[in-house]
Order: sequence, then C-alpha cells, then structure tokens
Amino acid sequence: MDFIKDELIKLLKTAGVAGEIDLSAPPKSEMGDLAYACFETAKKQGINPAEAAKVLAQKITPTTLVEKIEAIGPYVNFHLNTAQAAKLILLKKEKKQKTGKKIMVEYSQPNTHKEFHVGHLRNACIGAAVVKMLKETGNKVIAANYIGDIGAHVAKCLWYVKRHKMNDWPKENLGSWIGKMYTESVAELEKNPDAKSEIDGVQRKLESRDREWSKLWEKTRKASLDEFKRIYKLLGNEFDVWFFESEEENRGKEMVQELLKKGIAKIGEGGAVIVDLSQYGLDIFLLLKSDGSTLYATKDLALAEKKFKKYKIDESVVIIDTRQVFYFKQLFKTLELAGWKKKFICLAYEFVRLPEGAMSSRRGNVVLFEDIYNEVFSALQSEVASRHNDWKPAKRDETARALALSAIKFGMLKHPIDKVIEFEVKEAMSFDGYTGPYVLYTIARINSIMKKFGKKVPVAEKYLSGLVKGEEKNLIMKIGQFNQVIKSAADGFDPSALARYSFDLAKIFNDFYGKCGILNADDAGQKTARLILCDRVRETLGKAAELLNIGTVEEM
RNA sequence: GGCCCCGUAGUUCAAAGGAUAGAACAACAGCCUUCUAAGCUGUGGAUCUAGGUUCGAUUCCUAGCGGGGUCACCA
Repeated sequence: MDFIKDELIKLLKTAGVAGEIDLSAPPKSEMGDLAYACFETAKKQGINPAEAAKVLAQKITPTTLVEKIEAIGPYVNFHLNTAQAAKLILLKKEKKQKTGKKIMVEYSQPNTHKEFHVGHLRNACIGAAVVKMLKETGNKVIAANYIGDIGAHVAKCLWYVKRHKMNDWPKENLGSWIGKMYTESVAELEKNPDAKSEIDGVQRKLESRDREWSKLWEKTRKASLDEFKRIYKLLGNEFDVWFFESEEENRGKEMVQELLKKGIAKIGEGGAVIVDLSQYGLDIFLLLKSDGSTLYATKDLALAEKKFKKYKIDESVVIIDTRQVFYFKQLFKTLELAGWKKKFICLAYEFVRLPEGAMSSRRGNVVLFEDIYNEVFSALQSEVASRHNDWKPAKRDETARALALSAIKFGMLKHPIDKVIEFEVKEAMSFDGYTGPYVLYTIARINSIMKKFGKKVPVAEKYLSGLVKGEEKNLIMKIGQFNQVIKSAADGFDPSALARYSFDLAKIFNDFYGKCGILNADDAGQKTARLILCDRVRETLGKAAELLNIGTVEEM
C-alpha cells in the first residue's frame, strides 16, 4: 500500500497540496479506493472543503494506476486500476521499518500452588501475541515469565496440606490437586481466622528456608510448575527467561534497607516498611511486612533492577490484570523516587468474569482452563468426526485440538484489552462468524483449491490483468492494509486489531469465493490471477494467525 | 468518599474529530447435480442524559446517571 500512497501523495503535491498528506479508505468501495480529505487544504485557502475537493480533483489527471479522480463532498476519491494496484500490492515487497528496541515483555506470571483458570488464559494469550507482534516490527524481544512461587499464598496452601492432607497425595495430576488445596485452605481460613498467625509463621519458616518446610515447598512447587509447563506447551507459549519470586527475596530485602537509608522509605504504623506516596495521590505503599517477611513489592524492586542491569533492556513491558495497576503505579513511582529513569510500561487488561460475577478461587467459582479446553475439544471432536468420517482418529484429534485452541485463543484476543470479558461457555463453543475456526476454515478452503490445482502458482505481472472485479479489488486493498495494521497493533499493544483484521480479510475472501469461480474461471489468465490472489490471502491470514500465536490446519 | 476502566442494535464488539454509525451472534426468509454450507445472500434493529469546544462529536472537555474495579501488612 505504501507504493500506492506514495504515488497518490506525489499527485496531490503536484496539484499544490502542502504539508502532511493522509489518505484513508472511503466507507464504501464504490466511492473509491483511497480518499484525501480536504479540510486542512480548504482552511489554508479560505474556501469550503467541498469546493477545494472539486478544484483539486480537476487539477489531477488520471495515470495508469489512477483511473478516475472524483470529488464527493469534501473528499477527493481515487479509483485505482485493479491490475495496477494488484501489481503494487501483491508482487512488490514493502520494506519493513525497524524500531530496533530491546524490550522485555513479562507476562503470564502465575502463582504456583494455585489453579490455572480462564483469567490466566487471557494474560497468556495477550502476552504471546504482543511478543510476536513486537518481534515482527523489528524489536528484539525477551519473553519473560515471573513465577509467584513464594509468598502468602504458598504458605496458606502448605499450611493446609501439612495439617490435613499429608496422607492423601494423589499419584497423578499433583499440580492441579495442589491448586485445589489452596482453595480449600482459603475456605478453612475464612471459617477460622485465627489460623492467620499460624500461616504467617509458615511463611517466615519458608523464607528462612526451614529444612522440613522447604522440602515440602520444593516438591509442591515443582508439581505446580510442571503443570504450568504442560499448559504452556499446549497453548504454544514460549519464554526466554523465567524469573521466580523466591529468587528475588534477598535482594529485595536489601533494596528495602537501601530505600530506608536514603529516606525514601520509612517505618510505618505497626512496624512495616512503607513509602508515603500520598502527595502523588498514590496513598501508602507497603514494601515489607511488620514481621520482616516479604511482599510482592519487596521482590518486584529486585526484579526491576535485574531486568535492566542484567538484561540491558530499553523498555520493560509488564502485562497485568487491571486490578494491579494501582499497585504498579506505586511501584513505578517508588523506583522513580529512588532515582530510576527507566521506561516501564504497564499493559493492563480487564479481567475475565463469569455471568454470575467475578471469578474467585475463594468462592470456588472459577472456570479452569483445563475444563473449558476439554469441553471445546470434545465438541470439536464430534464436529470433525461428522464431517470427516474417513480420517484416521489421530488426524481427527489433531484437527480438533488445533480448532479448539484457535477458538479459545481467538476468543480471548478478539476483545480489546480494556474491555471486561464475560466468559460464557456458549460463546466459547461457537465456531461461526467472528471466531478462530472461521479464519482457519478460510485458509483450509484455499488450501483445498491449491491442492486441486496441483502445481505451484506461476506468479507474474502479465497475469494480473485478469483481475477486474470489485470483489477482487476489495481483497487486494485489504491485503494492502496488512503492514499498517501490524504496525499499529504492535505500537498500541493491541492484538484485537489484528484479530479483527484477519476476520475482515477472511470475510472478504469468502465473499469473493462465493461470487468468483477460481479453478473454473472464464479463462486461463483470469484463473492464474485469482490463484495468485488466493495464495496471497492465504499467506496473509497465515501470518496474522502466527502473530496471534494461533496454529492453523491444512484441512478441516 | 478518592482514584482507574467502561456505557453504541436483544447480546458481544467496530468506527486515529469527518462521508449514509459497521460487523458477529441471536431472530426471520432464501442458497449445496459446480472449487469445503464451520460458507454465502436478504430482512428488521443502536450512539446513557445535559451542557460546552468545533465548519463538523460515538470520538475531546465538564457535570450527572448507570455498571465494574481499586484504595497498609493479599497477589
């Protein structure tokens, strides 16, 4: 699209337009392919925009690329020659502009000793997509996970296990069992608040690496981690660096002392270490508990230091639940007061709730990733079986798995991050319309055509003159937008823009597919031209899916 | 109460201050001797309220109303 825009901008400049020129797509394709809005120009000339558009349109003469220039209201609309547009969009490679920053994206951050539910899923999906999009736009990206393997929640879980469950450990699925023990522990603590002091004692023992408790901790921690790694493998999440809270405790405590010395932190009510941020509207920030044991904040100080010192990154992006933004504002402010001038970006997504209310391990109304995956997978198993009786079971399962993951991941990514997702099983089970399977289906349709064609599609400019229809042009123009969509989605950390684009492109393709014969086109030239177009649609959809961390299928 | 996010068809969401506010789901009516009907076509249906800035506001500002979140030993 850049080549086309460059040429149009040149035409406009020759016609006397000065300054920045911005071209947009008109709302309806009949109106033209690209439009220039004349508001600025009109203002400079002191005439009304519709008049300016009319004058400007008359000054520009058609070229091989631009067939018609038309003023509609305040807009100058350019109608492009389809074959020429196809040449510039389908055949010419645009050079990518590189941002070239070194960015660490920290995401997922699950707590061991807890269950992995669909709220965690949203983070994992957004994170994977953000990492891929930032890489695509030329950044060096380090994908980091930060495991909450120590802290109050671990103490709660282990206190309960030690007290009630030492004799009934399961042989399998230890990781998810431990998560359930956490939930039971919370329930018990609610009934019996006095247990709090016992649990605090457990946390202190864990932090002082008491031998007996450490042994229990190591075993359960590993089981939790194995469970997470299994889920990441299924989801296709890969991390370059693993941080653990347990490894940040000591340095964190030291840093708290340093902040005390500098006078940035002080001892607050009850003996805890605090930073008073009330003059910044950020209340009181707690760094260390009164009994000397650590908080999230203690460890995050050390982690921030490690990220910039050890990994020498330019920016630190942290993907978190919106409920933690206040905490992160406090943390960033504290680092700033301590003299840090680093770029911290806090990418907050709204949470996933259930129709009956917020998910809470406490109330036991969480939807586990595992459960929803199994449900979607088995629904797709029967879908696939009903369509492909002849396939081997292994192939059917593999297809159902890919489709299930595409449905779940796309469902998490299609909502903008600042919208609360109300998670409904019914919606997760729908495979029509604005869904992952719809995009995969479109790719599978193209694969099928290519397979029937049976040869490599010959790509050459001479075939493109076969492209003349409106449906073809719509597709070409949409493909032309791809690079810009990637760029703005990456810059805005917004996978939903890319998800929407891939759906729109698939939709335009299916329209084309229904109206234009491909293998049975009117003549050989047209057929080849359409095959080239199909190939580029497939490539674009495939790339979009890849950037969203969604795997595709050959056929379905 | 302070601060943060969100209010658009029945529902879930679009629309860098610009053209007749777009989709999807659901509802209803059609389309498989032809490249995969997980598809396509058609029909109805919406900007929370009141001000302001602007040639122009769904978008920006102010106030209100409604929903959600958060505010010292949780993460």
